Amino acid sequence: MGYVTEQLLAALKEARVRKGLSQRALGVRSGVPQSHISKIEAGDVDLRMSSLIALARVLDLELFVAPKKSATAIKSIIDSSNGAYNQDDEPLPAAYNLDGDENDE
Amino acid sequence: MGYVTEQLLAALKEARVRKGLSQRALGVRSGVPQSHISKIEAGDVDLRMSSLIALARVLDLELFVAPKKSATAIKSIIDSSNGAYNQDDEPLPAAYNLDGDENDE
DNA sequence: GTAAAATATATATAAAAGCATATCACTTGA
DNA sequence: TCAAGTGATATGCTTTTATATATATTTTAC
Repeated sequence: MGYVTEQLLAALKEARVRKGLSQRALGVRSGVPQSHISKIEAGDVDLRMSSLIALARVLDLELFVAPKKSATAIKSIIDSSNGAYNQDDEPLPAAYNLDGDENDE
Repeated sequence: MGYVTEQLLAALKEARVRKGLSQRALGVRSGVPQSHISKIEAGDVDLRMSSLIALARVLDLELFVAPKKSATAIKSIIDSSNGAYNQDDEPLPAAYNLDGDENDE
């Protein structure tokens, strides 16, 4: 299923849980049916961009494509943003790098 | 088709062209058939994660999910990385933010 | 133990991915 | 100037699979 994808799914699920949303609640807000979210989180589906974007939006996540060379800088930003706990008291969403250094596909 | 997705597709295509790859060449290297790349770039397909990742890898792009709050910092990194021309003389890949500020889906 | 909430499974349908082939854009040579 | 050849992108059709709806199962709170 690929390392990259696994990281992504973990990020989505963690963000959902952090926000205290059930699959159903997330489903309602995002328009993605709960049953599908279940499959997505279980990793038995290769989800489409539109699904990913719909979920990310509700979870206050954004998607980026960036040159590999800027990867470490970006990671460090994400890490610091995720550091322990953040400025404004809201539960912080997870963020992970979806790198391809490992094997995928 | 959604602003987010359009940005992404533009980034993919620009990166391919910058690298001087034909759809076929990219197809061979990524494992995604040329016919499908054609459809993807034309925007008449809602591609799956695995396809996106396969293409991005060949194009020296990486995929990130990050909290919205770190978006501007990340964008600035990407921008500077893309500034005019880059350090090592290789043609620089494009990078875009896939933000959700606009409407999508 | 039961009700309610949350997640998972079954089945049907729509759409992406794959393969073959067609079309288009340029050359170049007769 | 136009036919043939070549490289590139697009289109048609089939297969595979994500997605949607409905329902079942599992988990949690009382």
